[in-house]
Amino acid sequence: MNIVFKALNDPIRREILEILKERDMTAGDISDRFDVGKPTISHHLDLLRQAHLVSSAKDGQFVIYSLNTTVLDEIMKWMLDLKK
Amino acid sequence: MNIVFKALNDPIRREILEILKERDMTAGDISDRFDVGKPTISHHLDLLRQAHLVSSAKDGQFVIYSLNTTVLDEIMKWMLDLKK
DNA sequence: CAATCATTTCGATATTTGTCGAAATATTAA
DNA sequence: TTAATATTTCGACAAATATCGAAATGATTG
Repeated sequence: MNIVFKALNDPIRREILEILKERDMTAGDISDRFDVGKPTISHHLDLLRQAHLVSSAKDGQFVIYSLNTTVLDEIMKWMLDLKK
Repeated sequence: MNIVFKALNDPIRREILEILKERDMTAGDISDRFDVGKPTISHHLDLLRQAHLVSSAKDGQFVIYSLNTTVLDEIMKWMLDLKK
């Protein structure tokens, strides 16, 4: 759970998730949406992948990222329990 | 929303929230539950208060902290939207 | 008032984090 | 095979963060 909160604790990473909600995208396409360098986005994607918030699949020379929201269930469960 | 994710991105702060779920507590009582110094806990409580995840009320020489879960609604809404 | 207790603020330090440009890797195209 | 394209890894650096002990603040008690 630690790593999920860590992954969510960055505006760029959260925006990446919102972008991937619309459609799967290549690393380059994602990077084009932001004003930071490609290595930085690659690093953000790596953190999101470690938290299982995104998954990646190689397609030729491209890497396609897609959103994975199942880990959010655990987080929401934790929050709901706090509210009980 | 940034500051809420930031506040939640620490195991000690999350445990403080869980402890406060049971009952309101003074800063000292909270501090006694952890193996870090009082200044550190004071700092964590400050961050939680900035995020409106806890509120504090002075009672004589004590400061009583209580859980406030309303800001979690916004977070959960964001997560649910991601899952739609 | 002086001493004690609860809490926070201050100043310092070690670690983590976000960012960059350059280089490395891997795939496709000429 | 050479050049071009996509992505990641590397090495470095500045900023943010968690932590500490000491000191300051504020309230209670003797």
